[in-house]
Order: sequence, then structure tokens, then C-alpha cells
Amino acid sequence: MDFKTAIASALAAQCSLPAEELAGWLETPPSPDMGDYAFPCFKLAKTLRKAPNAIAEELAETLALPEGVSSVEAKGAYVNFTLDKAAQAKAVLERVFSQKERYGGSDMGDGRNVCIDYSSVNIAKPFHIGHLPTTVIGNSLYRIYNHLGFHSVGINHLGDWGTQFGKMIVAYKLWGDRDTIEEGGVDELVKIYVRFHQEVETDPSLDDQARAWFKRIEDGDPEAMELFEWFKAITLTEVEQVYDILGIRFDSYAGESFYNDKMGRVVDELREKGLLKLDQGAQIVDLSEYKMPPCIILRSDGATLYATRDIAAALYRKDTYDFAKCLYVVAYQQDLHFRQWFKVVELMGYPWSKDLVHVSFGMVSGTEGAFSTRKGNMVKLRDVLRAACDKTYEIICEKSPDLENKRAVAQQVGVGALVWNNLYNGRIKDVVFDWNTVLNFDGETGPYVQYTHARACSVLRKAEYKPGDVDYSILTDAESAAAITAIGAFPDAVREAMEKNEPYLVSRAVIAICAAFNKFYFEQRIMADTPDVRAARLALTDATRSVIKTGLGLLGIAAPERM
RNA sequence: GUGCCCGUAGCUCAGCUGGAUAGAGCGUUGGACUCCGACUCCAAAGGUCGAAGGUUCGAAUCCUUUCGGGCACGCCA
Repeated sequence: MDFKTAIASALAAQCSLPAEELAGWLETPPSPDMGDYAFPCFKLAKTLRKAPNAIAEELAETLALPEGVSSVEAKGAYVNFTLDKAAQAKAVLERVFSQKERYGGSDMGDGRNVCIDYSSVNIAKPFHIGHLPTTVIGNSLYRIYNHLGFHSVGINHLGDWGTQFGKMIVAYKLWGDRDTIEEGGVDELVKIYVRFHQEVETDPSLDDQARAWFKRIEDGDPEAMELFEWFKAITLTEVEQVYDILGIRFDSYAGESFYNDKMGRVVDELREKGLLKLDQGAQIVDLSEYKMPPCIILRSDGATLYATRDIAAALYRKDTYDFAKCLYVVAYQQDLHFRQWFKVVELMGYPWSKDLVHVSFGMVSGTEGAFSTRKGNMVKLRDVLRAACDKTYEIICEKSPDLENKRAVAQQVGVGALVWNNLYNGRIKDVVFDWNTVLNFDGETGPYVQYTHARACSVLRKAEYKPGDVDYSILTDAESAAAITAIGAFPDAVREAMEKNEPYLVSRAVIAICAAFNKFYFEQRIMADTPDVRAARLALTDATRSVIKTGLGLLGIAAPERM
């Protein structure tokens, strides 16, 4: 039984209210010297018709001391509970040592599948800084769900369909060169694509050719398909290099083209269920009852749309994975689109429509406004990654000249800094890309966390630490207790991060652990002369190291042992 | 015009299922390395929580209105 439950049941015995409800009322006092848990008595005042202060005093006197609690005090309208520090230290640290890298996890997911649609790159388009949020948020959620006993299914819903591929083929046949493209990759594909748009101004017939080529792709013409697949391969090789650097993998690359033959079923089903309506030549689902514009299923020329494809994909994923949840890590611009087609799925009579979640996030813009491939102010992800790694390399050369494999560590730290920046705040915040911010490693950043981890590793290494019996009563000073409290708060943070699909809750929990540990490090000498004291502090150091590593892992960030 | 989101310290943000003196980091100023990694730690300064009403014993948090910003609003994705 944990401390909170113990306190709640002790209170329940006195208040004749369910312990579960009372547990929900418990708060954390504003200052640690007031205690570890606080019970506000305002709500009881009404039913008991007594002053909250009087209730608090009475409770404090009559309450049986819950297990693990050393003191109960009334302060104003609150009953404050102070935990027995040694008991808390024992409970928290033993849990860390027994669960190890699984600390903060659980089996609550029960092996159920969670589909996570993220990154979803466009074929033959550059992988730029704007793709980072969906990529790293999705990756972190992937890890967080797995940690909690779910089975994550990472889906890269490739943007690999549309008339632009007809244009690509025309452009390639006119101005492309196989070797140049093999060598230059996506950049070369973009070049000829841009040229197409320039030349079509003077030669509109190019558009007709493009349409014809796209038709050939649709019909499965061998030559068209070969080129189409080749463009895909070129793009994927390139983005996979970035995924490798970021430590990201996907379970499926089923994208738009994959659902091409699966949309007829959706249209038929919508028609059978009487949801389709002809309006201005297009087939729509009327959503005016739900105060939304109609969801267009078929264009007036009979072609399918984005929503059609997303519905087809959702049905396919439900059939294939029987997901407990299906997350779409997509920028908030598409909020209405998701609300619309989620509603359509609901109207189709699928109760699992409630399991579809749009995990939206803010947009990335430059200091001079929105990024645009056409404007050419787009910042390529590879360039940012390289810059971050280079800067880290310089810092390492300056501060740790003797470190082996500097380049490898520089990559872990540089990339970690970048990933951290995207997972440190609430998703919804817009981000203005700025080199100074991106390359700032001071304060509450990835490198700070990694440094703390490396520092803990260093201490343990020098001490030649071996786990053993610990006298937990040694870890009762303010700094040790604060570190232990922070570590103890980690599991709840992970669970909440999953419930809200907000990885930053993990980041903040990790930062709290680091801050507490660094303070502990400063105030208490770990390598104390007394063996018992040293053993206890080393144990705390080891637990800290372990939880930081786990936390960074959930964010998709490496935890080097030296840096 | 309508809908959704955001507005908290100079800057970037936590806190928002209502609760005790509104918290961090950056930046600024000052301080701490004979000692386990100073990419660290400590301290100071800095706030009408956009504004106005309302609900409440109690509001940054809930409701209404309003101002400012972002996004979206039928055949793109």
C-alpha cells in the first residue's frame, strides 16, 4: 500500500467518506517543511456545519497515524501529513531497484495495441525542421505507451499519392538524370519539381502530360510504377538516415497509396448507411447538426479526398490491429478535419470512434514568418542536426578533452538537445525556430539532464559501487528527501503523460529529479567517510542515474555515461 | 462573419479536474571550485496572471463579455 492510500483510508475511517474520493482531495503542500500531503477541510465544513479550522484540528487529534507517516498536524484549514523519511526512502528506492529500467512503467496496457500515426513524411519533399515535432512527439508517445504495457504500432503514413507524382515523372523525363538523382537525393528531386512549376507557366501542356502519367501510376503501368517506387526509395533512404540518428523506427510505412484500393469500401458503406448526400456535385456527409461544415467524401469529378483516405485507413487499422487507441500526431491546423471525419466514423456506427485521438501540436515558423518550400526559407533537419552536433563537439573538446569517441557522444548530446526542445513544453505551443534557442544548452535542457546522468555515473564508477544493504535512515536530510520525493513522483508523471498524450510531463519530472539530485550532490558528500553513509548516498545516486536514463529513454534521448 | 486554440516575470514557459505567500529556466546583478564532473550550485531584482463583470468561504484556474494574437472554415493534404 502506498502512502497516499494509507492516508486516505485513515481519513476515511474518520469522515465516513470513501477513501478513493478522499485520496483525490489530497494535495501537496506549498513547502516541503509543511509536510508531504495536505488534506483541505473546506469541503467537509459544509456537511459537518463546522469551521474548517476546527475540523482540521479535530482530525489531526483523533486520526490514527497512517503507516509510514511520522506526524499529522493541523495548520489552518489543512491537515498536513509528514512522511517518515526513512520509510519513504525505503519504499521509493527499493521500487527503483526492483523495477530497474521498468520503473515508472506498469502493465495497465495489458498488451493492447495503440496505433500512433506520426512523422508521415511526403515523398520527394525535403525533411525539414517543421517535421520535427510530429516525429519526436510520436516517438516519445510510442515509448511511453510501451512502458505502460501497451503495444505501440508506429505508423508512418507516407504522403505518396497525388498528381504531383505525375509532375515528377514528366519533370524527370524532361530534365532528370538518374545518376545525379541517385547522388543528390531528394534535393535533386525537388529541383526538377520546382523547374516543372516554372516551365508549366509557359507550357500548360505539361500539366496534361502530368495527369496522363499519374493516370498510368493509378493503372499500375510498369514504367510509371518503376519511377514512382524509385522516388519513394530515394526519399525513404534519406529520411531513414535521419530516423537512425534520432533512434526512431516504424512498424508500418503504409501511406496514402496503400489505401488507394480501400476507399471504395468506405464510399459504399457510407452510401448504404444513408450518410452520403449529393451537394453541389460532390458526395458529402452533412455535419451541420454538429455545427461543422460538411465532410467531403467524393469530389464532383468522383475523386476521393483526404478524409476518405483517413476513414479508410482508420477502418483498416481497426481491422488489422484492433487498437485500444489510434493517435494522430498532426499539427493543429488540421483540427477541424479530424473532428469532421472522427464524427463521420461515429455516425457510421463504430463505437471505437471515441478511441481516435488527434494529438495536435503548434506550428513551427521562422523568425521571418511561416516556412515554405517555395519561399526557400525552409530549414533542413539534417542541417540543424549537424549544427547541434558540431557545437556539442566543440564544447566537449573544450570541457572534456580526454573523452574517447567524442563524435559519437557529441551526436547523442546534440541530438538530445534538439529533441528535448521539442518535448519540454506543452504540445500546443507554437515554436519560432531560432538558431540561438536551438543551440542553447544552458538551463533546463537535454544536455543538463544528460550531464546530471553522466555525473552520477562518474561518481558510481569512481566509488566502484556495488548494490547492497542500505540504512535508509541516513537519507533523511532535506536534500536526500527532496531527491527521493522527485524520484517517487516519476511513475505518476509517466501515466499522466500517457493519459494526456503529453511527453513534456515526463521531461518536467526528469528535470525535477535532476535539479534535486544536483542540489543533493552539492550539499551532501556522497563519498562520505562513514561506510554506511557512503553506501546509502551511493544507492540514491544509483537510483537517480537509473530513473534519469529511463526518463530520457521515454523521450527518445540517449543517456551517455560520459560526456 | 463563424468556430477552435493561445494570452502568467524583460524573454521562453510550468501551474488551469478551484484551495495555504503565483513557480522554473534564460537574461541581469552578486556569490560558491584545496573536496565525488562548475554543462553545477546559491542569492537578489523582476508579476494589476490581457481587461471587465459574475459564481464561490476561496478564482491564474469555472461562467459571461471584451481586447490582442494564431489557426481553420466544401471539392489540397
